Amino acid sequence: MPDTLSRTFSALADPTRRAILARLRTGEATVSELAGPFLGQMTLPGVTKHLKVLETAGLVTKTRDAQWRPCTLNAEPLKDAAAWMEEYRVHMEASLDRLGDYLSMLTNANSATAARNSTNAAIPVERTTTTPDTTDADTV
Amino acid sequence: MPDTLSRTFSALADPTRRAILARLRTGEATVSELAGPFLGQMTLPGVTKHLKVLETAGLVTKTRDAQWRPCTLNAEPLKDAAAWMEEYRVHMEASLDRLGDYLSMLTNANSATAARNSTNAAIPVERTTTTPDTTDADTV
DNA sequence: ACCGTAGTCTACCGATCAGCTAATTAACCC
DNA sequence: GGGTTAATTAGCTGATCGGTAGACTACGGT
Repeated sequence: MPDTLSRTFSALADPTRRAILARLRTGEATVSELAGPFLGQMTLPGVTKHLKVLETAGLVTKTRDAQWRPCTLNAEPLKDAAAWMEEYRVHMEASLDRLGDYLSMLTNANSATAARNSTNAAIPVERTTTTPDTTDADTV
Repeated sequence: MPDTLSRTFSALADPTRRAILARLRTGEATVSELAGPFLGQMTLPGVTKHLKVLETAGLVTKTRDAQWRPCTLNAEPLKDAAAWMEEYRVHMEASLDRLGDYLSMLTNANSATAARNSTNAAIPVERTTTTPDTTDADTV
């Protein structure tokens, strides 16, 4: 997985790891301190693994202090993730507006059906006209 | 994976799926229209699979129109993800401030070392005092 | 020098994931 | 009915993931 954004989202796609981040939000902590709340359900090497995932995602920085490995939160990668989401802000707000939703659904459905029907008719319009256009590669 | 937030993040942790969402941002599209840009690198069933992931994550809604399956974007689940991230906003802004970072790193390190040393000393303070506290279960 | 504590490393296991091919369903058109 | 297009399903791979147990490293205290 060479892609930073993918690594970030993937690291966040686990409740244990999110809990670890939440704990680090309250300040630095060692591995065993982080592991504490989970030791009933998980072993220490398990937590170490999760930490490594967070580390290679750049979300956690592990330093050393004698036999301890104090971990700190690094929210830097979250910025990219937040920036990505920002593009969908309009749609998030729209998804609350039920009436507007319904109306735009109707009009979209009609125009889309019309477009398809005309394509199926005599004129051999290439579908590619409707296809990739604004797909902005680096905000994907 | 019973957890909604995990499913959302996990669905976003793939560039192909993010590209599909980006395309849907510009309006409704059928499966083949969505598959178009990827057919050089991936087969149609592959795209169908990705769509199902997005669908079960609630990010895409598939309707039917004769033999076509028009898909629409549903940003609703992104709201929860955005809300989760919002908690880290402070840390994102802080991670830009290099000087403040360095200073707080120093002070945190010192106080943390002190705390550990005092724990290792005579008084058998239980670590649990420092542990789960504010870990707010449903914002994790 | 020895013991305890903190943490990591190395397999190993079962489950899930991403991708493919090939076959199948469902609808339309002639 | 027969052919075409749209899309899904089934079944198979190989890779990755989450987790474990057990051996190992590194450091501090006595």
